[in-house]
Amino acid sequence: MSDSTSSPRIEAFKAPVGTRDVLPPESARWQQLIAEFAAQVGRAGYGLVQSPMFEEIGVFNRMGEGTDVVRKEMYDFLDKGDRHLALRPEGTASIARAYIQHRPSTPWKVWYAAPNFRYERPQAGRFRQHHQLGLEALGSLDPDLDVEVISILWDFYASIGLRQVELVLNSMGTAEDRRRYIDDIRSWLVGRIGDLDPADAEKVEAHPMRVLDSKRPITIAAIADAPRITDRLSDDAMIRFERVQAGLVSLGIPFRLEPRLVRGLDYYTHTTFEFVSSALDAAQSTIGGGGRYDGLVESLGGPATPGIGFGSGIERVLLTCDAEGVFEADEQRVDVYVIDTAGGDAGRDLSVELRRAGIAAERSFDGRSMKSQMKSADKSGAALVLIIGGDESESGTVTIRDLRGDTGQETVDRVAVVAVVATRLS
RNA sequence: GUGGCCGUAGCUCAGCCAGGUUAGAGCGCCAGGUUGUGGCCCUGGAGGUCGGGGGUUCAAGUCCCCUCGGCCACCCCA
Repeated sequence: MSDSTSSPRIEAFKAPVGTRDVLPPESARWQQLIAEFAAQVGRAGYGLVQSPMFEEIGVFNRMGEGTDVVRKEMYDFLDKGDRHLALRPEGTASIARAYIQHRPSTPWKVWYAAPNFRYERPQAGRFRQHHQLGLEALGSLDPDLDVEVISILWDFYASIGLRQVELVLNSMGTAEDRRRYIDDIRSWLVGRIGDLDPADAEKVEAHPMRVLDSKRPITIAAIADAPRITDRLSDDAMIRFERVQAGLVSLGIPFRLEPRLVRGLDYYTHTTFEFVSSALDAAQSTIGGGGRYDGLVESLGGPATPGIGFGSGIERVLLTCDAEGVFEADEQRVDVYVIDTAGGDAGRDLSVELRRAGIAAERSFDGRSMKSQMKSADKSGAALVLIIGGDESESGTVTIRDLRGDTGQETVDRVAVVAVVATRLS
């Protein structure tokens, strides 16, 4: 505004829309959350899988040609070799592809903590890059595996302190049951299309099941006595669904049957479930969900292989933790803080020696004053501060000061410091 | 993709409605408070493209338009 001679303004870069940086101290919660999850699934025999963040787009198309995730939310692109690739929008398809490629022995039980990408408008609890903790078990039809998978997620939420979480359960039946039901519900809806909210009426032809979990009051009223999939299950599917429920009851895991639970991915069969938080007043209250996908592996060109798994959004879980006031991050703190006002040689070397001995040690840089370094020491959370001033430097000693108690100070020989500190910390 | 609200120091915000000297506060950061000692307190300091661009005006952080971004909702999902 002042003149036109100033150099051109460079707009500072920002993280892309819908993405964000997770920085300390928030990142410490992420570490803890993932570590807790890893520990729990590890106990149940699940191993970590690291798969690519992008795949050939066909891997993901099997989620359902009609789903929004495939139709309009995929980050797809052509690479320099004209391959049509897509950033992974969800975890299961990648795992299924890896299973087909490597043919591990079954049951193949794996977990992941990885980013997913969907091109959506961000809002509370929704990002273009979000992260999921997930788990998949391939190669077994046993409904007790469904119970295992659901119980793991239930116990995980409990272990991090969440209490206001509800498990919602449904069965889609076999692929055949599902197909038949889709036809049934479509013709039922077509007969009442005028009673539906117009926005839902549009879905009847292509995706009749989506109408079932509509949030629009008009539609909800209109479909109150629509046929339920759980009334249409084949005997086999019904027996399995009952076995799943019995298992959950036996383990003391409460759940609510919701015949209208329709998950957004087309590959689900039999057991489907969601974990919903009542502590979240945001529009996105589902913190985790999953189900069986007995036809997915085959549809990706693999051998007929059943599978079940879940994904749970790290951001949403943490949001829920905030809402419930649980799972606070431990503050990162060191054991000792090294202060050197005598040139820095001793401070430089001692801090490394301490770390080599397994002691967490921090220090200042840039030759700050004693007072400044003491302030930093206090903020670091260190229990002890090791001071090397002029006196200590000359006499080859280090002064150890207790910052948290009233032990006072002691001055010890430089060569003995690490051992003395180790003892005092234990 | 549609709609609502909002963009002023690192953070949280005041100032805008009724345009007018060098744009403020708190917190944070840095440095001091007699030269070797933290937390509390006091003093001082650094730090601002008032999101960006254009327009109206003698004059724009304040008014208008566009644009980008953020938040929230729809849609959909973790």
